[in-house]
Amino acid sequence: MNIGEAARLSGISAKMIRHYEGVQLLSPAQRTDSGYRQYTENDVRALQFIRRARDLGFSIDEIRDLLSLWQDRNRPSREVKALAAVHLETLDKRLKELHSMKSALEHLVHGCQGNDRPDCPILETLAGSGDEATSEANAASLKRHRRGHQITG
Amino acid sequence: MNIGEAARLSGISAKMIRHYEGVQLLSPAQRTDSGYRQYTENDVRALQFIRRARDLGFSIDEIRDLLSLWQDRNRPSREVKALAAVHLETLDKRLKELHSMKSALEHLVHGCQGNDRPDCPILETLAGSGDEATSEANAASLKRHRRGHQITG
DNA sequence: CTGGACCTTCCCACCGTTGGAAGGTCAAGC
DNA sequence: GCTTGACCTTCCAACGGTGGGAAGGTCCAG
Repeated sequence: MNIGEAARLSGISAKMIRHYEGVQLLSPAQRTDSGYRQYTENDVRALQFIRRARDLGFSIDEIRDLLSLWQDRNRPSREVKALAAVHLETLDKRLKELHSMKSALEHLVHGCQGNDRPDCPILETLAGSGDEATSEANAASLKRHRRGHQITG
Repeated sequence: MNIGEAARLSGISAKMIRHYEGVQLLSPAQRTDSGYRQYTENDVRALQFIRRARDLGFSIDEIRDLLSLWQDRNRPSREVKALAAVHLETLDKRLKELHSMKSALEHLVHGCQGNDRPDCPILETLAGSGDEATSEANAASLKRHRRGHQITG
């Protein structure tokens, strides 16, 4: 089948399938004489595997590892579990960061009257009148800076 | 003061201060004859405002709006609150997505023996033996695809 | 006048995904 | 046959936010 059908069946866009091939997450697909990529049902299964792993938030690199464990019939499940556990901790960290942002902001929003007048604890806090934001959000900030970068989209 | 000191005082790297100027989040800094950027205490206050807003997860665009509300002495706090409330919902969505990923993965990890043998419910689920991942993570996936992109780092 | 700390601009990388341009291929209908 | 439209190809650029580094200029203390 062509890439379009593989995309439909796997839930991964054709763009991304090509990209995954480019970053060697997938081995290069077979080609027709005219250069069209050809996929088998097995290929589609691998693509679905990738999609499900991405749905769980695994990075491309992690998925590479998961795929090779999957292919290895003699893997010890210990290794899979370890990989997943590491990712779980990553998710947990992000979750905590987001949570502290959320509660800090929730607190601010709650304290703001939201009327015609200009006085607003949200702006006041951002402007630093008083103690540096909230201790919770600051902790998240530190983590963020240590990690390099951050949540998008 | 030079950009380095402004960076130290504000907690924003010199790199990012230049970047923020580039994307017009900040008005261009004064320059010395030799071209060095010069910052006042007021500039530093704006930088700190930005840092705190980023700590709460606001995007650059949102911060642009927050800054102009901050500068506007006649703003109705209603507008600030509305902006913050929108961001709060964004945080909440992300939080829910992460949470569903986490619980799905937690479930899988919990079900994996983590021993020398190859059988592993984590891989089995990713491979699609049974029902499509978990309904929770699927919901997250759908949202993600709708949104465009996703959590990094 | 030398050295080192600082500054400047510029371009490149990361991550995952999307968009578009410019062109080739394939199958159906006339 | 030829046209049309859906599909495919490659390549390049963008998003968000941040960091890294090169190549060069400046400033001050010793």
